[in-house]
Amino acid sequence: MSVNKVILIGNVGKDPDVRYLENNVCVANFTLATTERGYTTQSGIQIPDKTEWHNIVVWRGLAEIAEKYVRKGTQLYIEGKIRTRSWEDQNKIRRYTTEIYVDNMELLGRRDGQSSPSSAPVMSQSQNNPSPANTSYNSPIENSSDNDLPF
Amino acid sequence: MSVNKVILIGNVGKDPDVRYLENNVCVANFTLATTERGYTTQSGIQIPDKTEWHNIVVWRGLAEIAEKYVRKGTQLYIEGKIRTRSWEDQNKIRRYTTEIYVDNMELLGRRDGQSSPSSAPVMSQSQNNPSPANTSYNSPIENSSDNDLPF
Amino acid sequence: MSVNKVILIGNVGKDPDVRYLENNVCVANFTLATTERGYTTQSGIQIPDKTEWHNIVVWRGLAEIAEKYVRKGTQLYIEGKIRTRSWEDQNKIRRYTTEIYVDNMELLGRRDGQSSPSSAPVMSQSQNNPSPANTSYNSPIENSSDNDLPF
Amino acid sequence: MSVNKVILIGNVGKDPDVRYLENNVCVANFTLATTERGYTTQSGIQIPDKTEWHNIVVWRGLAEIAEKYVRKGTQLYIEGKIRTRSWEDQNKIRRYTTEIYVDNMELLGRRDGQSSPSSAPVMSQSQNNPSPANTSYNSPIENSSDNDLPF
DNA sequence: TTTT
DNA sequence: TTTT
Repeated sequence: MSVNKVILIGNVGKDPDVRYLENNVCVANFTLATTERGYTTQSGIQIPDKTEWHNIVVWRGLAEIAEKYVRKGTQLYIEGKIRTRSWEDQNKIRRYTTEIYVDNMELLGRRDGQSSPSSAPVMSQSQNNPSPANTSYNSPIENSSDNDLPF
Repeated sequence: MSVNKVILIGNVGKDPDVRYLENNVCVANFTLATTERGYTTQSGIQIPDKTEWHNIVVWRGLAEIAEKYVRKGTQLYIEGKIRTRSWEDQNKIRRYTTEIYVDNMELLGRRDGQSSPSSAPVMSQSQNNPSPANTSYNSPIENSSDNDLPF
Repeated sequence: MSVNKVILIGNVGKDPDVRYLENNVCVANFTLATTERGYTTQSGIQIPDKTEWHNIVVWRGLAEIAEKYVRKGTQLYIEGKIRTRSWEDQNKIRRYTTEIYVDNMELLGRRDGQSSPSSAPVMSQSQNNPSPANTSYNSPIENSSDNDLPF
Repeated sequence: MSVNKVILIGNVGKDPDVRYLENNVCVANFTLATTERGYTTQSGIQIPDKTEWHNIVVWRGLAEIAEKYVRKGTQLYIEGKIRTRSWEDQNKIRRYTTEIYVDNMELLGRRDGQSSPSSAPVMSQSQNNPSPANTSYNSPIENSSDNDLPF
């Protein structure tokens, strides 16, 4: 009985930060910029462009695609949901971070003659199964202590 | 060359906080809850419902509709954009708040026999003109010092 | 590398037409009305309301929810994709029908004191797995000859 | 109390067909292809790619941008609404055509070194004012007899 | 054919 | 803080 949907098209701000959790699940984090075009009001006031930076979180198969093909500057379509998580800073003050959890992602503007996905086909993937699709459990080293994981 | 779009359906958490700025422009703030249904994983783990609270900001004509018809509990459709603004807390630490600026809003589930909009028709409105549609400039008292206004 | 997404909120025009295929997969068809509010132009011309009728197609679990809870008049949120299929009419002329294939559906405006879902909880479901989730194969009678099925 | 929203990302099928109506309002028509990636079912059946062709209709300022920058093959983001209009064919049979009326459009994948918009900045425009924004009335020749125009 |  |  509710809907929480975000649709973004923008450019990636930095190469994704990719991690593999102990259960071998892949997570990628990066920022995405969307820019609202400025304009001039009727009274002649110049409103400048305004860039919004979004914190993007990608899981599993889509994170592996991000690892392979997403780089600083890549133009992306992203569909996901808003999630705000809270944490305590060093002053014991509760702080909040809003992130976009990606359900679907598309690399845009890819043409032949460009870097990667044209040769290695980038399957667009959806991320809508709540139960883990990835079932290989190893990867012992990275003792992940993330406590904001959905399971 | 970019898109920043949010679509929400949820329930309003409290009666809107409505203000009229010095130029008589109306702004309404309230929270909206979207709840992701819990489920049970294949391995039998219970994932509970998860409620997300969104900070909603509505301007002008839509804010006046919010003032009239939106109450704690109202089910709403909201279309808007994500905006994160920063401010300094009392410890001079930069903090961030993410809000949804509404472009379009629809009251849902209204039927006859219910409170308001059936008698007074609620026109759904869009909010897409960057220049002020509201031209009456008075309302001298409220010396608004908001500095996160778009003009 | 492409997106085909439809988001509708409207009212159902007639009780769903529900069928179970030979493999026991459920399909529901119904129409949904969205109404664009009329207005008056600056030059004083009255533009009337305009109702658009959408042909909705729902599969599997969501179709079973439609069978249980969707009726003429129900207010629905629908997320899906546009699909146009062609067929030959009696004059051997190729004709086209555009339908919305539903991926996600939410019943809106449900409150206590109303008909059904409050007592029998309506789980909102997504429909994003391409391979059949429904595995019971019986239902021998209805010799479905649909050739526009996705498998 | 209703929503009719379409979001498409795809490639243009042919150069736009652009017309200027008698009141100098510009209209552009073209087709846009979205392709759903094929897959292999668990039982080993190959489901091929499936391309959907959408009939796109663009008005006014956005139509002029389409005239300047949209060509066969251009990758576009489109936001709009579904509209089905009916007409009578030569056999006096009522036929239906479903079109997407564009509210917002973005040219994707534009990079330096490519044709046009990088040098001449393409302002993305919205098309949400119901009353005509274009007020120059001339263009006497094209005696348009379209009767599906919104005014 | 729905709804407000 | 909402709702089912």
